Amino acid sequence: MPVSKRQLEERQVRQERILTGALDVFKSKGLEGATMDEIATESGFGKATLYYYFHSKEEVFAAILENGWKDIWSSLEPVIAGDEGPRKTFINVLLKIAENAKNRPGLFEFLFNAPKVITFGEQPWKLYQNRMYGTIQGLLEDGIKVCEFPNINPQLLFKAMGGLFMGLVLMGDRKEPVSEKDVEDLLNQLITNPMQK
Amino acid sequence: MPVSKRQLEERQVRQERILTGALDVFKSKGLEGATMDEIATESGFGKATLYYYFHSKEEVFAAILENGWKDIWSSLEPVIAGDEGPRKTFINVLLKIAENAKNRPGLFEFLFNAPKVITFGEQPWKLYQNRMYGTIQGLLEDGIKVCEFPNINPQLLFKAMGGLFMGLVLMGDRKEPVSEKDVEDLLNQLITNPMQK
DNA sequence: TTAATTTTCGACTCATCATTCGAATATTAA
DNA sequence: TTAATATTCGAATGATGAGTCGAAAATTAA
Repeated sequence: MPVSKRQLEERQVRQERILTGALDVFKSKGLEGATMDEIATESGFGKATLYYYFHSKEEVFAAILENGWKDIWSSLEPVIAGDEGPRKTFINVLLKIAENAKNRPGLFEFLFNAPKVITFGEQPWKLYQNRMYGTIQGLLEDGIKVCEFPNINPQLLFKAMGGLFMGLVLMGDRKEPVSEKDVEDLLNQLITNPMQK
Repeated sequence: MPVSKRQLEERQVRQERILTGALDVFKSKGLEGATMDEIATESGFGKATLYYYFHSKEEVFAAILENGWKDIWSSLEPVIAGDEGPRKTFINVLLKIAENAKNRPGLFEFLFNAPKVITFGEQPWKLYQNRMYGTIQGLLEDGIKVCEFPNINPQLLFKAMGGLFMGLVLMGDRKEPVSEKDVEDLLNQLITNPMQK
């Protein structure tokens, strides 16, 4: 009998404490500026202890990404399940993502910027990321088909919407975060339904 | 008489050769993965020679950014000068930026991603960057005022358009770069003039 | 209580760079 | 041609930071 359930849970908690500390360091020092020493200090452990819980610095990165994407995807599932037609669902999905971004802005920024900078062999978070992108792409395709969106190449619309959304929640000096109402209004104004009027 | 004009020009050429090499290394190795040794090899000089032309690695980064932003701004000036009304000018500005992106994709990506990762004390390129952003912001404000754009908070519209554009030219697997026609069509579809119909 | 097992950590190793040195080579000016 | 100046570079230097070690402390099990 190697370990009790409580022991496993406590390990989990410690791992998450480390990940939280790591994310804080990334926020202040940037991805490459972050050192294991700082992460150790920030999370309240000795450096060697970090290596007791994670094999490498990369594994710490990967764990943050995987947890983050998994959480986002989980929060999206009910929205997608409550099937209200492509356009409405699409907007609800974006609003849900915006909610995620609002609650944990540091994490959100990390999720979307980190992969550009560092590339690992294993990318377990891609599973969830791809599910999300695939779903959104599907919504757009369906929406175009039933004329709830402008009749544009879906790939293009996907890129455009993706970028637009990133711009709203990530860009700028973050002085005044975008409100959900803003997002909703903007989407409704921009994605004018070409068949409706 | 310290140096002749030709000497100065040759220095300039060598500096640019170094910057080109540096950009190539950034493209393949990422910003932090790039070493001065590699930049030296890539650009065909000995490492120490790099330090004859630039004081530090940071200065190399900064020079790329400054030259790049300056070039973009220069290419924009005639478009802005040929004053055709906010909406048309805005679209032309985006098209011109897209043209820049198409001609030198590596540089373009660097210009927009690098600043997020590394922060220096001096940021001379911000001058040109701010001019560009300021101009675009102004176009949007004017365009909204004369009802050539949807009546949305200009800050918000700016963020949205900025993100949208980034999405179009930077995001994705870059398999099929977005054509100018695509950009134009998309903008015209999305930024529906609310007063016109 | 005692022996295993788990967890913790400061100090060390080792590799990787940015940056500097000092000497060599090339160019210019007289 | 010769002295000054400009350019080049390979080989040190030194700092930084990821990952390791071996021993201690804490916890659990018998």
